[in-house]
Amino acid sequence: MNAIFKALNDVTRREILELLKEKDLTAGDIAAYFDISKPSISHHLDILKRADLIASEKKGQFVIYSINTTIMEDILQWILTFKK
Amino acid sequence: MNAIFKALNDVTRREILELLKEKDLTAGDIAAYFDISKPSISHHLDILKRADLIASEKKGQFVIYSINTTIMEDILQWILTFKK
DNA sequence: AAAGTATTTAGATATTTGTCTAAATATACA
DNA sequence: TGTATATTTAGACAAATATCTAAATACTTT
Repeated sequence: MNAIFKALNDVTRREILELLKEKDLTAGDIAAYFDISKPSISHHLDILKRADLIASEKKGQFVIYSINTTIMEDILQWILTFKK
Repeated sequence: MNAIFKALNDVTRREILELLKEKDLTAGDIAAYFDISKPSISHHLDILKRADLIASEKKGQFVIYSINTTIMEDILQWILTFKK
């Protein structure tokens, strides 16, 4: 739970998730959406990946990132324990 | 959304929510649950309050805190945009 | 094999954050 | 009114974090 909330506690990372919600993207595609250096985006992707919120697959010289919605289920369950 | 995720990005604050889920508590009651100073707990309560995740009411010399589950609905909706 | 493109790793730095102690404020009570 | 109790505010500090540039790694193409 800690890694998930940590990963979600950043606007850029949440926006990356919004992008990946639409379709899979390469690291470069994602970086292009932001006014932030590629290494920084790479770092954000790493944090999202450690939280299992996204997955990556190497395709030639590209790395394609995709969202992992099954983890969202965990947060959903946590939230639901509060909704009476 | 920023304030909410920020507030949730801390184990102590999440545990405070779990406590308040059961019943309303004074600041002192909450502080007693943790091995953390009262000023620190007070600061955590402030962050939770700014995120509207909890509410407080002064009762004599005590301050009683209660959970505000309606805000959980916001997170729930955000999460649901990713499901499926 | 060399050069170009895509991505990550390493190291540095400024900002944010969680924690503490000491002090201030507010209320209760004797 | 003075003392005790409850809570917050102020200020300090170490650890975590987001960012950057430079360099390394991996793959493609000529």
